[in-house]
Amino acid sequence: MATFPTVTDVALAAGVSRQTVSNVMNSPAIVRADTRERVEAVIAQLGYRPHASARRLRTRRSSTIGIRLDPMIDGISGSVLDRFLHALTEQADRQGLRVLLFTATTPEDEITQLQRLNDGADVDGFVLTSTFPGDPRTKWLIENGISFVTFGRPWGVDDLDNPQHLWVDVDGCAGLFDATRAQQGAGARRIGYIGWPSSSDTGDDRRRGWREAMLERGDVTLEELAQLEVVTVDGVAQGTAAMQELRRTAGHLDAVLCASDSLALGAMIANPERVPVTGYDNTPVAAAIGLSSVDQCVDEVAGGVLELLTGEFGGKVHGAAESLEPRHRMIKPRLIVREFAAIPMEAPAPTS
Amino acid sequence: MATFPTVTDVALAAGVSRQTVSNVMNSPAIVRADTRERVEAVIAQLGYRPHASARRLRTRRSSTIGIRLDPMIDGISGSVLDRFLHALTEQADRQGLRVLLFTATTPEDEITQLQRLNDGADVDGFVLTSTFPGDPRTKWLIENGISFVTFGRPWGVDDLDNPQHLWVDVDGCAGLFDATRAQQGAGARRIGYIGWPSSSDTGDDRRRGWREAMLERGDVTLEELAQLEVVTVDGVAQGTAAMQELRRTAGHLDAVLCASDSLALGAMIANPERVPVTGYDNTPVAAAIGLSSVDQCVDEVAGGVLELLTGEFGGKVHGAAESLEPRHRMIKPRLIVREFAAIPMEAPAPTS
DNA sequence: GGAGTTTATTTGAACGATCAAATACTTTTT
DNA sequence: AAAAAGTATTTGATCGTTCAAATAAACTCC
Repeated sequence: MATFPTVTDVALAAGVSRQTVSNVMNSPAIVRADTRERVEAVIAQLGYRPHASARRLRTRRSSTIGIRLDPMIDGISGSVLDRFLHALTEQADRQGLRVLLFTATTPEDEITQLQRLNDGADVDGFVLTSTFPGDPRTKWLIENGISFVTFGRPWGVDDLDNPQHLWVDVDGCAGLFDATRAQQGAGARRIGYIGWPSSSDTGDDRRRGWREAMLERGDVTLEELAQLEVVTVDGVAQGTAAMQELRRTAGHLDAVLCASDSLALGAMIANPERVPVTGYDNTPVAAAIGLSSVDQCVDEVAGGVLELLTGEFGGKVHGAAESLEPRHRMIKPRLIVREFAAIPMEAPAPTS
Repeated sequence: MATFPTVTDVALAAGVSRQTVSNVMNSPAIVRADTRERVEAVIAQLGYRPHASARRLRTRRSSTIGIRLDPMIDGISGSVLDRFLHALTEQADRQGLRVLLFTATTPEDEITQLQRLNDGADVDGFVLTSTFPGDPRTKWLIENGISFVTFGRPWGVDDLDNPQHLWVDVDGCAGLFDATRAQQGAGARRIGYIGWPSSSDTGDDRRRGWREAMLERGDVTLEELAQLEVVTVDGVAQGTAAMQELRRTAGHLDAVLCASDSLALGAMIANPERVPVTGYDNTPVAAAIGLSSVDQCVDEVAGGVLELLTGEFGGKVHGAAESLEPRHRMIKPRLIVREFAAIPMEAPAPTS
């Protein structure tokens, strides 16, 4: 394997100095046009590529962001994080940033990893996913003055506009509000909701969207609303059970909304009347079986994360307290409407 | 943020030279025990971490492997690659290796990215996924003497034992053979197969497993076998259609095997007789709805990839032609048997 | 046209680690 | 006990880049 040309080689060949070559790459504006063109020609001709590690050593920045690859917690909806990861990698690349993965089993273990990557100057900052109330990771990162942005709002904080750290999140409330409105627009009045127990902040947020849209319209009373709701933990089987319960207790249903695609898939299985079911996350499964679903718009989330990480704040809140620039991005999800033509649920053959 | 200690700081504090500190980290064996302990204590006390980029600059190796994050081609089975990625990251970490992501839209684009990462000394080697016959990427990597291992055997090469490059793959043929045998063991004789068109090498491989197991047992004639097979492109709706066709043309069925979980999910939808359906990939969807499925054992694949990348060959075939060490790993997949209790497919209500 | 100002380019040093070669310290051998 | 051999540690140079300061070149202006 041939050895690679260095700045010095380029400089020699172009008849300029190392630094001029460096300037052509990093601040082209300060190099005279004809010099620049000459250098660029040589760069192209020699196939010169800057040595990333040398640059990092000198600039003391790695142009790399670290992100933990979550173990697949929930199977079906796990793909949301994967899509996010993909979007992040792609958009980071456009800005010359790299994405470095790591894994960890516990938050404490993760902090060890964060420290390792940070101390080794492997990364400039982190993206945190799956945050939770009282998350020790955010605390640690803030204390150590390390740049990071979370995908997930800081739960339990009153003033979202003045948070301890930068964040991007998806407005689940608005998503379910829209989903409810869409069904109402199609004539539905009694719209059921299969959601998560209220220990889940994310779940509460989504639930609120449904409730608000229902109450604003006034199609149902508060008591009726309570009957239209079933609470369960996530899962396909749970969705099926919840749907069965809903059909028993709620009476007639015009539509059903679910807090996840897993629940929605389960609900579809116990849905002989073909009541429109809407899921959440817009997973491949929803696409495959023709479920309407609320899409989290991971592209926009990824864009927001990078903006906050590389923008004015540089991934930190500290030291920019007086700025008017918002310190978060609340992404509005998008409802994907599908006809469930794809699921020609057949009748079982008569028992022999 | 406090500035990090360097080797020099540690050396000063421990009363030794830089190089001794370096030796303690990289070749502890050559340092006298008492000196080593003293240095180690100082390292721990100062919280010293080697600067990754500086080390890379000097050693000309990055301890990082690059892998392309595929766009989700097939939604449902996409999770296999994600699980592989997770396993790879985890196992790489144990060996002090990092995983760096990149994206690319076309093979040509990908080659550009490979070159960038290699030239910039960002990575020591690559893991290639989703290889295909005549893949220009493997050709380019071989020509440029770059270390890599593919997840996927080199299709179209006669002698798998003496390949152009290192590879790891899953024995789809064995997987379907086992799945067929399992059904036969449960008394099934007429076992249908929903597979992919024979333009797909992977598909042919899986299909062969089913055929061989069927023919070996001699439960069906060649003509019957042909009737028990339906060919279609991948997808849930396609699986449903294929199942319907199979039920029309094949007559009685004891079981159905599918080339993917997508097809299997589709098949389940048109399966009122509750014929046992087996999928492939063991995706979260299969787990959720209680489908038997062939698991690709991505952990073992990841282990094999790392072995080949860091082992004797160092990710290259060239220059080790006479070695007896095998240059590939063929992973035997594992059949996951499930009862499909989770899918209580209900009858539609009588039409009103 | 020369002093002053701006713009363009070059030079030496540094980032933090490891390599290769040199030196200091131990142990063995005769 | 001195020489030889082996082990442990140190020193100077280097990886490829960019920073900071110095120099050179090009304009401005009266």
